Amino acid sequence: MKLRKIQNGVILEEVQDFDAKHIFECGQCFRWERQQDGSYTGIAFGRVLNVLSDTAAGTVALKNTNEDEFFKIWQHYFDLNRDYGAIKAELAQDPVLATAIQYGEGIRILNQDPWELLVSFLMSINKSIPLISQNIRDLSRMYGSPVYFEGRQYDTFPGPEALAGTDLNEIKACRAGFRCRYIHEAAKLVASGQICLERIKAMPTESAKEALMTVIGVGPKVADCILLFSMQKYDSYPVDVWIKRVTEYFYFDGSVSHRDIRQFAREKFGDLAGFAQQYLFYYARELKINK
DNA sequence: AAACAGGAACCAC
DNA sequence: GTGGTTCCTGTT
Repeated sequence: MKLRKIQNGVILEEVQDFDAKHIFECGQCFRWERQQDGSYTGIAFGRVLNVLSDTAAGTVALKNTNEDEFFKIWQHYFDLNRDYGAIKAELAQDPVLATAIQYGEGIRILNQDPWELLVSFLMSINKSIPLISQNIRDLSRMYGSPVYFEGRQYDTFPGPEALAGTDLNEIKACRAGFRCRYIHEAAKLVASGQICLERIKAMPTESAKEALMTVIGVGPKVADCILLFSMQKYDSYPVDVWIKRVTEYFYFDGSVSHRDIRQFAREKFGDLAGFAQQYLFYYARELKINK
């Protein structure tokens, strides 16, 4: 990979395995919006960024940033030091994954902020992606700080103190219903230090998962998402309705329990289960697999 | 306009 | 430990 500076941004050249659409639409994040020109604008770690990838040319243009910030934040955020070619080659030994990878070949697993993901996936319970995005936008507008880019206001994700210090009934204005209580409780746990997400991140997958599930509202699926998308636990395999359907469709003859699906993934994909999950999720949604 | 979409808690058994 | 019901908001 090469980096070239431009006015208010950088251009990455000779980039492998990077497609903004695949990255931002494989279910791992909620704060990136597609623009007219096919680029995506979003906010992470307090910064607004615009991303335009050209897979044929092997370039990625990052706007509203600079070289320093790229090396400090975005290089790790986009997981640019990982060889996705090797991961795909390994997974493609399985014929189903080989096809799924053709659909989402430019997927990368983002390194997101654990606190933001804890709240985002509490927000996601029993809800579909557009609604989750809307609720997170509202919550950030209410409790985050404004950042402006190209005449538009974006809002940073609120810290635990901001949410812990407010009244539960106020949080309910973001229309997240019963999830507001979970979010408020989580904020109090993290703000008070009773839960330390960095310490959980340092644990092995299984104990980290148990620790996360002590938080009210965090079940197996939400925990797996936090582990995979913000704690680099790539052996996690979050099972939502899409993953349940696609796994049953290709690997089982009919309906099986969540427990059996997770066990299957562990045995079949091992340490790469999380990557497999992302390719399969994207594939399932492209195919619109139902029931 | 009734049906449906989407995970976890909670309570039986 | 499994199965059924409820929670809440929005879309089709």
